[in-house]
Amino acid sequence: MPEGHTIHRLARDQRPLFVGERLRVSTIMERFADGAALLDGRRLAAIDAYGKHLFYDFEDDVFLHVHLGLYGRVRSGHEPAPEPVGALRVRMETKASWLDLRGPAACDLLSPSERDAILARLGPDPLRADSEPERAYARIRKSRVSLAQLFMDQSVIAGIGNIYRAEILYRHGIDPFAPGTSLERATFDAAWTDLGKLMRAGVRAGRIVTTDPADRPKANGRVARGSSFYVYHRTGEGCRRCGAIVQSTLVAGRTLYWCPREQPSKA
DNA sequence: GCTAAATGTTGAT
DNA sequence: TCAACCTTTAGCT
Repeated sequence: MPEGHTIHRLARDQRPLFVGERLRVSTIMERFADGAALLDGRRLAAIDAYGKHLFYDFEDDVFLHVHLGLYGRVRSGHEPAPEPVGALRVRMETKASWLDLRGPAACDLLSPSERDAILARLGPDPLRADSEPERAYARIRKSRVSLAQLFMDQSVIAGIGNIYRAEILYRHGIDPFAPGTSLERATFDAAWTDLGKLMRAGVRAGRIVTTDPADRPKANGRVARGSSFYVYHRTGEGCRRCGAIVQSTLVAGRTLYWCPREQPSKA
């Protein structure tokens, strides 16, 4: 699930339930026992999302930092909370609501300066109003690394993941193997704006859909199963626009998907 | 029921 | 470049 849209959606949904409340915090995992004890009974001042990072800002300058990684999940609901089963890392509760966190890559207590250090290594986040896309373009334009890699790098663009990476490059006809130095300003600007739109739609829908209606099979208002993406996870299938066979290969340990005709190499 | 893969990152080699 | 980490699910049998 978790690209940036998931994280921002969690923050948005959790705020009205938990911010301003004094929380009961517990765990059934030894590794977070100390953390839970330290947080238990504290008031939560804010919940913030930056890229794929979630920060729970507790009183007295204690931040709970959560990164879902590949497997992390959050469930929440109205009390009573279900019987805890499996590896439940954190449960937070108010009188009315509960929230369970499982399988996160990161779940740590941080000081303000430790939190700032994490923020300092993140690029602009398309989902944040205060983001500065110029920073991303400056990084890309002076790098000879491939655009495929740059568009997954959290220090270049925070919150983008493998699906949005593949899909945004496709939507703008960008050759994923071209170096950062080759990306024209106008192409970047269009891709950035588009990425913001797609990710905001992802926050609203709770899932990623990058295909335009005209490129999807007809369905009554809904996005039909399996028609959400242009190239992601479509290796060997026909491109939705030109019919060319969608390709995939491993780039820096992650599978990159692209259409060789819509995203041609200029070299 | 089992295996592999997955929308991610870190740290060692 | 690769393994490790943590969990769920899809696709087999």
